[in-house]
Amino acid sequence: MLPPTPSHDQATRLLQQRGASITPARVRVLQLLLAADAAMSHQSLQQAASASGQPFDKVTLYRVLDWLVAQGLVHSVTGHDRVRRFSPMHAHATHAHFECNDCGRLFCLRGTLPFARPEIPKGFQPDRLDITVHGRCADCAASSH
Amino acid sequence: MLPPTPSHDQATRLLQQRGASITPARVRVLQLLLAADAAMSHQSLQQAASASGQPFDKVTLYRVLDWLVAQGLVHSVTGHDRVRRFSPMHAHATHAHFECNDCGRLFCLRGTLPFARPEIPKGFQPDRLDITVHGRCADCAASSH
DNA sequence: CCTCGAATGCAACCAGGTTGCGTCTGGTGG
DNA sequence: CCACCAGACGCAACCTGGTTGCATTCGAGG
Repeated sequence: MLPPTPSHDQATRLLQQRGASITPARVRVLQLLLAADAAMSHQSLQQAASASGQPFDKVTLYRVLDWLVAQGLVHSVTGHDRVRRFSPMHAHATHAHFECNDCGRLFCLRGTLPFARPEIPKGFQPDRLDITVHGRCADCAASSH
Repeated sequence: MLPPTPSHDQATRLLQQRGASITPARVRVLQLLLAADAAMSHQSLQQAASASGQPFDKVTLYRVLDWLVAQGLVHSVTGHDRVRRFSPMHAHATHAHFECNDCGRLFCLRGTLPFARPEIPKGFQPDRLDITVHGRCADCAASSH
């Protein structure tokens, strides 16, 4: 069991603000996401959890993630490998992602962008803009040659 | 069997330019994609094919699509529903997509955007920029109320 | 301490996509 | 025009990320 750490407290606080049930699964998932430096897949979350001695049930994990997304605490992005990856929602308007062609990992890029909205056909209701840079991450670029 | 139509000719011509084997499956898939007004999923291609009386084998279809992507004739985008959708690659530098939150359909938006690249961390090698607008397409917006 | 709706865990299930392998065929050299 | 063969095709089995149904447990308000 993870002792009260800053990230544990932060996770708990975020959940309390929502007035939602504080369950161990929610706290742990949020904690892991807050501590990660890149978006985490379902699989990597399961591994991280079982590495620390208490595995999640996979269904619980899916449901916690769905719930966190619905609460707006976390957002999910589906990469080209068809795997969903999750990262905490930081309150910034539009932010870009970097998706690695080799390992598939997904990073959030800081820095707001001038968003010249593309022309939208009549009748379409735009809602949100996603910008993704594809390429190779530092690790993969370094390891290949 | 589809008679020689403009789209059939266009498809054949594109394949010939590549110096690749002209097989019926390739011609038909490319033809369907060229005729479509939105990106097509594997499923919708299969349906379109069997509606016209000669269904594709699903594996063949996957392989044809992979091949077309590898040839640079077609590009694929994975939506939030984890389904890949394919559309012919028109030779324009950067182009944006519109993904419908409701029906999941994906449209190509015309109009190039002058875009300031977001800051990329050290060591990362950017390659391509994807811009996707999320929202509701005209059909879904109209049908809901 | 009790109660109840919400959260959890298990097992079975589903869909998109992939692999292995034997058969067929487009296109080329003879 | 024919024979040949790499590459394309078709079938079946398989893999993986994700979902559903249902019985059990738990958090938190009374």
